[in-house]
Amino acid sequence: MAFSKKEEFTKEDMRLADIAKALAHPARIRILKILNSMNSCMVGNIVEQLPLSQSTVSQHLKELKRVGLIEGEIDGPKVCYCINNKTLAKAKKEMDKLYSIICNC
Amino acid sequence: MAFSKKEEFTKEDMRLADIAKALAHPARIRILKILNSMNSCMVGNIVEQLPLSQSTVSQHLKELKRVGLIEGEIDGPKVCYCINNKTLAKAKKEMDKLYSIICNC
DNA sequence: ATATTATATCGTATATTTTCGATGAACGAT
DNA sequence: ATCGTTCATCGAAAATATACGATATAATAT
Repeated sequence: MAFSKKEEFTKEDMRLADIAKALAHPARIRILKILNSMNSCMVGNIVEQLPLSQSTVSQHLKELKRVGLIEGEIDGPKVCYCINNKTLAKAKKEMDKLYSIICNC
Repeated sequence: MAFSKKEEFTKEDMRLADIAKALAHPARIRILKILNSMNSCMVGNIVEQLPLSQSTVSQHLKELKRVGLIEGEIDGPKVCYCINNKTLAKAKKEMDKLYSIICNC
């Protein structure tokens, strides 16, 4: 965004927006679902299941890693990704709090 | 995104990503909080509370309206916005379902 | 040592988002 | 009828996101 004004908001609102941003692409939603459904979680396996190139998938993994929702562990020439349940649980809690603030239901 | 591939994902994943996208900016998080905290919800009141120009705020309102999280009602020369609790509750339910799928917690 | 495999990163093209000021449209008041 | 108020939209600029192929890196296998 042109001369981004994001720093003028609260840390809490920025964190919520950042978590939401990480989820704001169907490929990343799909990746999270795949990671939870499979025992194995090598990049190659993920790429196979997405209609995207390896480099693009790598970028989506990077974005999920950036906010801490997933972690990658190097395993020889491969990298094994998995969901960071702790961060994810925390993210869910933060989102729940938001909904409790904004939703009369 | 260059020649977007989003249509190659499921409707569910795209909807989840779309909801997340609407929340993926601190200004929009803030707007939802403001709308819930105030009885009055004219655009002017919202603009006052954000470090953004009127036209920029109008665009953020448009994005929230696009996914159905808020509604605007014309009231003379003013427009009164409010949260669409039905859509918001549905969005929360969809997000909860996602978390239940991807989170071991 | 070299080749193979797996993944990340770079460079680049295109699309989208964010922002603003200016303008337009709709309404109420004078 | 004109003026001020309120808000949406337009046009433009800059930033960010998405995507790909090519290349780099790192580990294993030969």
